[in-house]
Amino acid sequence: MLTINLIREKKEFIIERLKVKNFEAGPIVEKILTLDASRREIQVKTDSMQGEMNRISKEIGILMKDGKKEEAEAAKEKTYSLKEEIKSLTDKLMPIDNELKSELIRLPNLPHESVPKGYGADDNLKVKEGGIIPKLSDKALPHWDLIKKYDIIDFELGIKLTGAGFPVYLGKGARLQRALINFFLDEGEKAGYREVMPPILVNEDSGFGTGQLPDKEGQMYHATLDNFYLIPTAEVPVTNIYRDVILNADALPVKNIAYTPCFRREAGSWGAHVRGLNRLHQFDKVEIVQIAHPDHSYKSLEEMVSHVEGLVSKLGLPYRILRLCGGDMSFTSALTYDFEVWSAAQKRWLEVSSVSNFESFQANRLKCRFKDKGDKQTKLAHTLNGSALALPRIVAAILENNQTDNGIKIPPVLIPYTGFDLIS
RNA sequence: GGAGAAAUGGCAGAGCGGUCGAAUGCGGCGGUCUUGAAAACCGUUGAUCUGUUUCCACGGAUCCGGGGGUUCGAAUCCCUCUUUCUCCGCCA
Repeated sequence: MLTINLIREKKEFIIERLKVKNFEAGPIVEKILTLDASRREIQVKTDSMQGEMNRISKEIGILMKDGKKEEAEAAKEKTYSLKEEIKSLTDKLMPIDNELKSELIRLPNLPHESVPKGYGADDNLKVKEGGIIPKLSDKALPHWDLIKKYDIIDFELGIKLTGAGFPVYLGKGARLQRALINFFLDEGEKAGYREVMPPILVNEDSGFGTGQLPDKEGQMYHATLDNFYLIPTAEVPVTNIYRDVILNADALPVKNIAYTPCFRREAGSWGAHVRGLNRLHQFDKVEIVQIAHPDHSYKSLEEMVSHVEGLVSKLGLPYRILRLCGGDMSFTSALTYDFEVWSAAQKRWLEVSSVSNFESFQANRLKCRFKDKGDKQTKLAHTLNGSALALPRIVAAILENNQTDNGIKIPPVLIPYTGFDLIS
């Protein structure tokens, strides 16, 4: 959510910037400014009336104490009409306030100046490419065949237990999951992240804080009896740790890492390219989250990008880094880098990580603020997050890229974690 | 699940219808003292909205778990929700 101050001060700038995201902000901005103006007008009136009311009430108190009953009664008379006026004004204010809020959350975050214009995936800017694309034999299988061949992931069984998109990992398949999770967490810890193990069900406030609610309501599993939501990413609970929190500037950047299962309904997104591990309802992910000082948040972003790059390159996977164009970015992001790894048997790039700086957009909703030393004023912090990494597509790429006639070779960095070097 | 008690500033904790944004202590910050530190002493110390103002600053409103109500006036009374604690029960 953009701050109302920014909208007041830089209306034209906002409209201009949001064009990069192909978003026509003009009408919403105008509506917001109108609502804000009337809100303030009413607010100022009620404030002064309320002040008058308080003054009279105090007088009454003193009169009562002095035993001047009649004068007190006379003063009371004066309050009745005031009280009614205040009430009618506050009744007017409520709907305006609510409408203002709902308009405010319709505006997407401003894209960073380095964000390329564009409409979709084709317009993303390739920033970097690394690793070597393997040459597989003609007999090479896509991962959905490999998992059957080696009996390491069972989709049919998941359908029996739950439904489509809930795979069951078996034997070395399960162990590979655990190895990847531990590898990612250990690497994160080495990079200065604190490990967090949060709840994987969250309440409505948390869903709102990171922006899943109200707009993406249908994308989350909802435990209606208790009104809890299954998290679509660890970003939700971990970032919400800092909801309504005022940090000291010297505590920044705050760096947390968390492994959680993630749950996504993926309503409406089934179609091509969703076979096997490419898209699931439940999957594992290690997420990194930073709360940063606005002056240094882009340094944090670069640091996160190079951390993720380290992970994919240590796993020996061919990868590329994209800077997303305005049209392909999320609603909340100011700048996003996507990581894709090459899936050799599918012969296509798979997105495995998305690293973003949200600047103060999320923080404004969360009320996540900080205070500079010696400064009286609180300011909004910047929030960032990134996958480091999401497992299924990494597993898909490892299986496909590393297949040999003898079996699937485990990347050397993972062997201490798996305890085996070959799936056969 | 049953019965009872409670929720106040960064923390502890008073206040239980009138001048209370809230005593006091601790902590934090600034200062005096000291070669330096500690101790002692003095001062200072929340958030949000908003008005005047270039800034500094000054003024008003709101906030004592959330929401609602009573009252001229609510931290204080009533209703409701949430959470915590104690005892009993149940389960691990």
